[in-house]
Amino acid sequence: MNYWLMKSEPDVFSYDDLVKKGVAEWDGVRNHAAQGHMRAMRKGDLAFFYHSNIGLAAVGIMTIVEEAAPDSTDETGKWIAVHVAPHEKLAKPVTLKAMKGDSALAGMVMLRQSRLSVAPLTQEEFDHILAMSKA
DNA sequence: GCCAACGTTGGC
DNA sequence: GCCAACGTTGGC
Repeated sequence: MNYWLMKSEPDVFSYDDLVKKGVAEWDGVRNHAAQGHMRAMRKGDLAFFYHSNIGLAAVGIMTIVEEAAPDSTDETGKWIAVHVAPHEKLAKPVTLKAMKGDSALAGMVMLRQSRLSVAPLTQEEFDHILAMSKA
């Protein structure tokens, strides 16, 4: 089981939109590093849904329901996407500010590389953020 | 609205 | 193959 963090601008696609939709293709990722992470995703992996630009917080958890397949929004055939479904809404959003201020998360890939839209988390980081959402 | 970080493109 | 120019992302 692997853990991830995936970013979306909530005015384009929010966690609530995903809840309404049920299952969604996580498309439009056009960055090789992020693509590599999506290729490594396995069915059942868990990922935080992070709202970028507006909100700046992890707001929910989703589960990978379909592994890498051609991105339906891509006409070149070069890019892949995964399918995700909502798993659990966080009791309290965990803000970027809170994550940055927590020494337990100092090594987080997303904090070190803010532009990366799909980033891996260690199990410890995942558990820690989940605990923060319940505190 | 600005800026830093980073990826991509194109000239050489 | 290098590097300057430019575009995009995302935080502030």
